[in-house]
Amino acid sequence: MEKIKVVAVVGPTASGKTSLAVKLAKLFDGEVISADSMQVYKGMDIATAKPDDEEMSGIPHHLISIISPDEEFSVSRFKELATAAVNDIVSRGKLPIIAGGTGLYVDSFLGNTNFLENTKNDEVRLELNKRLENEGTESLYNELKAKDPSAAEKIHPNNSLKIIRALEIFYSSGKTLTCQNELSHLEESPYDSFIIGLNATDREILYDRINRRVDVMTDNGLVEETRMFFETESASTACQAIGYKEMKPYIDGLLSLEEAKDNLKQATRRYAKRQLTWFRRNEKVNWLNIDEFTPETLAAKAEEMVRTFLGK
RNA sequence: GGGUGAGUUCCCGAGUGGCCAAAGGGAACAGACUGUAAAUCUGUCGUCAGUGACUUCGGUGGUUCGAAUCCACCCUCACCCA
Repeated sequence: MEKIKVVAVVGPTASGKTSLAVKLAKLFDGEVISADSMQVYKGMDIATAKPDDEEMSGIPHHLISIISPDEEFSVSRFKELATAAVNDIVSRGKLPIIAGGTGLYVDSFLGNTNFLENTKNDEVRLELNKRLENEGTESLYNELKAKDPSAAEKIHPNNSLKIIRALEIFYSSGKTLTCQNELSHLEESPYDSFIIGLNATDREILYDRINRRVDVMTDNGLVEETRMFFETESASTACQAIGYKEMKPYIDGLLSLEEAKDNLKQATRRYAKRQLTWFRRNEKVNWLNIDEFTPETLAAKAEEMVRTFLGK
């Protein structure tokens, strides 16, 4: 069976993924699918630097602002929605272009990771979290060693989040994480992907862009958006978004605006670094250094690469 | 002008004679990552050489077998009195 051709633009935050994806979409009659764990949420526009109408310039964008911040979101749900979006785009004869910085989402989609049913169970997780508090991490880790030794070997004894997830899988589905991992890649991916990665020759160049972006965010009303976000407090995944938790101390009068902004910049820089760590290990990524191009020549270079990939 | 307190490795900050290249935290750098992933976690972190050596704890000098730790003077900062 012929594989579906998909282009992906990945890289750290503030590297210009959106802009490049839109240009490619225009050149190749494509549509953009955002692979971003926070842009899926409605209302969180400034903090997550969602593209505005001008940036999208008429190109349809999928999986942005699709759920409420009090809803949970996850990789498996992303994979489902992205699959539907790609099928839809392809059925209309257009080119799907994935653009995003959430490495796990991109990889799970392109690699066609199959997530088992019934491995998520809030009650089980709640119970495990209680036990974590009462018994400590080591006790749960030992339990995991007994139930799923091979998973325990790969998870660090301090990583309580992952220990709990592995146990959650076991207690809610009866299968081990190891087993789920084995079953997750039985089917070959239906996608033939071409991945462009954006980076900079010097980390400082990227960090400068991040710093400036935060300044723009605050000018655009990040503080107000933060206020609104905390008015409807929830404990969902949306709370993890970088931006609100850093601005909160300013709103509460604990830090000056400058201090809060500095914290936000730093958190964003660290995030960008983690993103790079993720994407750098993927040998399929074709890296382009943004500082070696102008926006125009970058797009031209990417166009050339995609053209070769598509065989046009 | 007088008094008190403080100056520690990129930053914060412990250390008050040997167990100190110096706790802890942060930053930075490197890494892991299968349903919370903008999350979570790990490693390195004075210099050089692969068991060791060398240079550090405001400055200079001193006491001592031995000092970041004690003494003297000096410099800087903070607060208080004037």
